[in-house]
Amino acid sequence: MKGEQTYDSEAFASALFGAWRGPAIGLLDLDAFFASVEQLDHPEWRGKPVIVGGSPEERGVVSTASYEARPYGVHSAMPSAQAKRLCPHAIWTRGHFDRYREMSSKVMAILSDETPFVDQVSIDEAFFDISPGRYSAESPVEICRRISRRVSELGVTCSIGLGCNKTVAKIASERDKPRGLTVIVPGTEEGFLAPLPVRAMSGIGKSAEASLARIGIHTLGQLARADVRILRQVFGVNAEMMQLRAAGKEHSSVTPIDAPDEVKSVSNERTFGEDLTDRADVNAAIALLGESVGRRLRKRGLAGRTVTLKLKFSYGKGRTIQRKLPHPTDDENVFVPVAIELLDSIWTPGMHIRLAGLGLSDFDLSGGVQTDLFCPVDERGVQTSDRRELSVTMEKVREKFGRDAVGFGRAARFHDAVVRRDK
DNA sequence: TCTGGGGTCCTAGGACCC
DNA sequence: TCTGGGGTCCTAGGACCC
Repeated sequence: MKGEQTYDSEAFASALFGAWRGPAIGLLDLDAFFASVEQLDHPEWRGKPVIVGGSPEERGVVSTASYEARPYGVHSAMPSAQAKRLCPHAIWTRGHFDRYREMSSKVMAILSDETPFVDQVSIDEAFFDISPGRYSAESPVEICRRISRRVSELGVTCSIGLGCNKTVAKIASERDKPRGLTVIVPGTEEGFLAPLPVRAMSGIGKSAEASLARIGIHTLGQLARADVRILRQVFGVNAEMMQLRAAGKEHSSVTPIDAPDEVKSVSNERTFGEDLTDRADVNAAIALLGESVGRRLRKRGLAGRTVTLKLKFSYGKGRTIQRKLPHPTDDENVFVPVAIELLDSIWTPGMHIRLAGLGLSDFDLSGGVQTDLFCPVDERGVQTSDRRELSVTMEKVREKFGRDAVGFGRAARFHDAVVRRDK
């Protein structure tokens, strides 16, 4: 463990040696997670700048930069081409997501070993409730130190924020990275938050920041004291909640780990190395995305009723179009033609397509089985086609012989188009 | 230098029903 | 002849997060 930062060291001492009062919520954030796993798996990369992200030659962006790359100005979400210029000698990888998921579940297992109240928010972040008396009576600070040590033993490191609610814990975790533990002792959160820019609080992005600036609000302290009627213009019905959060007074609930959030949508999208202009290529791209979405749906036992087609054009603007189906489906042979029809409704020759995305959502199956003469449905009420069996078979072949073993003609054609165009 | 890919949630308007 | 209003579903778009 590196150091510990506290907002108020005297109060910190009493929290350490005395009793922690009220809720104790932690936020664990894995440091430069993807890059750290790569350095763990490639010892020769340790101590060197490593960038996980899309290719600088195409339209890639940086997903994670190791701490060695950050002094060059490289950070997440930066276009890869720019990162390459800032740090030409960086080691580049597209990433290994199965491996990241594996490491992530080991970390989550450590957390749930310490408390059953764990709320995973992403692959590299989780809230946990260690309020004394709720599960254990041990000092929350001690528990955090132990979590940090146990995570280090896996070969990656984390930063932890500890406070009375999620907002405070999250902001505290940002304070000291990497390998930090920042404790905001109960009773000191208002003073900790007040001087911070509004942007520090999650839920306030570029747009809300600009709207708040227009009414003279720049810090969380100002937000906490503002007239709630004026805040409604910015946050609508959430004004009271945002104000409560800015004041450090929100009451957070951390749900047990065995109540995972259900998935709401499954989608895939792809930005092309060069814009697609040929309608046949766009259709092929949609078919290929559909195969991937269908496979993921079947793997998770999900069937959706709403098909969403997403497009981005070369000039930057985007469009999404959705259509609700009479029955849920997990079969791309059913939903890809729908997506193609959606494309028909807006396609004009000469369009330059930079990105295409396809998603299924609305997974509620409670409607039960309905018979429909024109839409064959299975015993779950899921609409399928006679080609679904073929899709499933092809998946099995791919699992055995590799990704490129089989494919529809149109998918192969799309591959050709992309390979040709990506050159 | 030119901006990914995976998501969640909210809003607002129109259609439609009563 | 005039023409309300609430509720719900569907769709499109945008803000935000990691």
